[in-house]
Amino acid sequence: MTETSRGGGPAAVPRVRLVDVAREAGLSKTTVSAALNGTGRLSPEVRERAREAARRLGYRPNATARLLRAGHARLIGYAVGEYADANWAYMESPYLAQLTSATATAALARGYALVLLPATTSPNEWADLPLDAAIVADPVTGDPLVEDFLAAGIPLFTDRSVEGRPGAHWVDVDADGAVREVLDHLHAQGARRIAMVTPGPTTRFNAAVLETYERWCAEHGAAARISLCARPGNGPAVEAVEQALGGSERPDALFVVAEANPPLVLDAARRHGRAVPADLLVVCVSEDGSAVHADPPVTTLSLRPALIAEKGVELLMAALGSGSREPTGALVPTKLEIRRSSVRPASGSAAADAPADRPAG
Amino acid sequence: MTETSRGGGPAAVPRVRLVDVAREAGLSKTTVSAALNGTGRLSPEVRERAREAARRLGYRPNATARLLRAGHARLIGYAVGEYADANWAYMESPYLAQLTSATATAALARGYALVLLPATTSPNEWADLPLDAAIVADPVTGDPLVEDFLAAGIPLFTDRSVEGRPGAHWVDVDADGAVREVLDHLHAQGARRIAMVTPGPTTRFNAAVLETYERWCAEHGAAARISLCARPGNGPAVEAVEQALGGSERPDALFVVAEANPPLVLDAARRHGRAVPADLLVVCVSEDGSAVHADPPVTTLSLRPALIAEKGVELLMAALGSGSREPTGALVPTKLEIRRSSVRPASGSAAADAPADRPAG
DNA sequence: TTGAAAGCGTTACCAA
DNA sequence: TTGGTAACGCTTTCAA
Repeated sequence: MTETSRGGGPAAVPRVRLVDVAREAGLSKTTVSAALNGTGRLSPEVRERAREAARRLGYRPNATARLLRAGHARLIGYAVGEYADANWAYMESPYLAQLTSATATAALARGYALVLLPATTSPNEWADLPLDAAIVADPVTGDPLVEDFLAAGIPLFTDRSVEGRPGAHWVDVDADGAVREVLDHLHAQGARRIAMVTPGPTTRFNAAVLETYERWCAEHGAAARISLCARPGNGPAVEAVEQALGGSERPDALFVVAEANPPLVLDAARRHGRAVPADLLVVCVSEDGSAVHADPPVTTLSLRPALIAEKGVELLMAALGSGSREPTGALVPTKLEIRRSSVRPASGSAAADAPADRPAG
Repeated sequence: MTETSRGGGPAAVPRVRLVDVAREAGLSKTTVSAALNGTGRLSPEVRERAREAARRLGYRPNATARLLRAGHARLIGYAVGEYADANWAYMESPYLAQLTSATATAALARGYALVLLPATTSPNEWADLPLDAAIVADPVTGDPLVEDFLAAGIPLFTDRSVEGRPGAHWVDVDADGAVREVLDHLHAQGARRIAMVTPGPTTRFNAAVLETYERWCAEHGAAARISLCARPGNGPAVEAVEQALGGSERPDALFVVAEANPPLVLDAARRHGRAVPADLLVVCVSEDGSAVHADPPVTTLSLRPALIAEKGVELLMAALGSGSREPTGALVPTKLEIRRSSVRPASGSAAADAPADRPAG
């Protein structure tokens, strides 16, 4: 082992340490540290001398050593529970992709960086990471990762399933209100046979949606028409849409909760000879930007991932700041973006917004 | 300041340290450390005693302290250069989303975790992070982040633009070969007026694609028909597609390099009264899964993000392992997935390839 | 104004 | 088999 490889570390060049700079500058560690950090009361010339030496040697402080002193790493573990089997498949979901970016943005804005963790991480895998907190997006029921973080006493932000547990912070969407808004909207547009395409109760949100849908149907004396798509992805979603359209009693509106590319949903309708919105109304739960550019533009229910992320990080920061393990939580609203796909055109002529007062025959 | 808040840290409960466990177990730090790590030669009973004490106290080792000893954090900074202005917009791009997940997977498989960095990070923002290496996906020309990492001597994986620089490792796509494969395929299918929709030379890849396209056109005595879409996103891409289709001399094939949702491209063609593939062939550079489910399925050129990630991480690991700053690099192939949208149906036999405009059953 | 020394919590070496 | 002691590289008292 030569001089170029010391400490068994991977650095080919032995790294320049604070002492090296001090020696070079003819000063002490303390003085150089103060000079570089802009702390302490140093004469300008000494400060400059220290800086110059550091520059000359290409000194970069050892981040780990600083963290050890500081007592925190400003690092937050980030994992997505859903699709735990297909570890990173969630990046394909516009919702999860946006939630991830928004979370990263919100955390960064407060000086924290996100560490990407696979959903299947076991405690000893992240135990070596200096995490100040953790985030589990869309946890599955009884999510092991959630339990691990909670057990480890690491402040956690996830969904409402952790409500009330010490160190846990949740943000959830008002699924009930959202579903009612969608169904009421479709009903107002004349829909009487609203079918739902859903992955089933995979997440809290999906479970709540399903429940509210069934309740709403009961309240309105309508039959619940549910098409399940067992697996995530556009393929299964499109199949489920086709199944919903293919039934003997044709639905006059589709509420697609399973994440599907909106233009593909329209394609499926077209293949079944259904004109959207003339004889089929469509609403998708989606953050997919292509909804706007689809033909016709597709009405979407946005879960507002940016809002969720912002609120959650805020709660986490408050807890981190106070050191309190008091659980907190918040419910955030969704946003229904009404576009042409769910607005029944006035029969005969133009006026797009007129609600039909009777079901289309 | 009370006992419950020591060291100025955010922990409400003073954390249990190794000494605390040692005291509780009536052993020394060393012994407890060995017991918990499974190292050294300890009597089973002592080992159990230490473990029991640790469990009782809820001891969790301090990750930062371990890292300081270990000399590395097994953390890799990850940023995307393109869309540097819209910091996390890249998550919306299937290519970048897949590249990101694949990179995370490849790194994790080797015990490294990814830290999400915004493209606009300045050195002093990541200087506090104990990064062993960095990855900049799709860097812009003269990317500041790339320069910063290189200057800091942090091993870097990015594209070929860094070729030959110490500590830099690149993986790039064979853009020239890929473009020729696409154009030759379209030509073989009878296309003679192939238009290209591109964001322009925003990245190395896009620049190379443009150059090869122009050269190929020259070689084949064809006019280069280029539609630029200045901004990323489906909206601008669709506009550029429409512009390409709207020209006086109608193209008979479209090579869409700008990332657009394939079904949306087909929609645009339909609006212009063009039947795909009967009188317009379409190939998209895309990782969007909806291409498979589009009607007709769309031929795509896959840049194989998973392969790029795997290869790049491999190079990075080799460098990290050897401690060498010797630059390395690799060119990886693309994959043309030929689907109906780019296969000219044999005239006369309509059955197989005619787009279904009526439901099947 | 500058510097020596004491930590931060862990692991590794070597002596007992 | 166990435990004292010395690092890891930095920041921060506190004394000179």
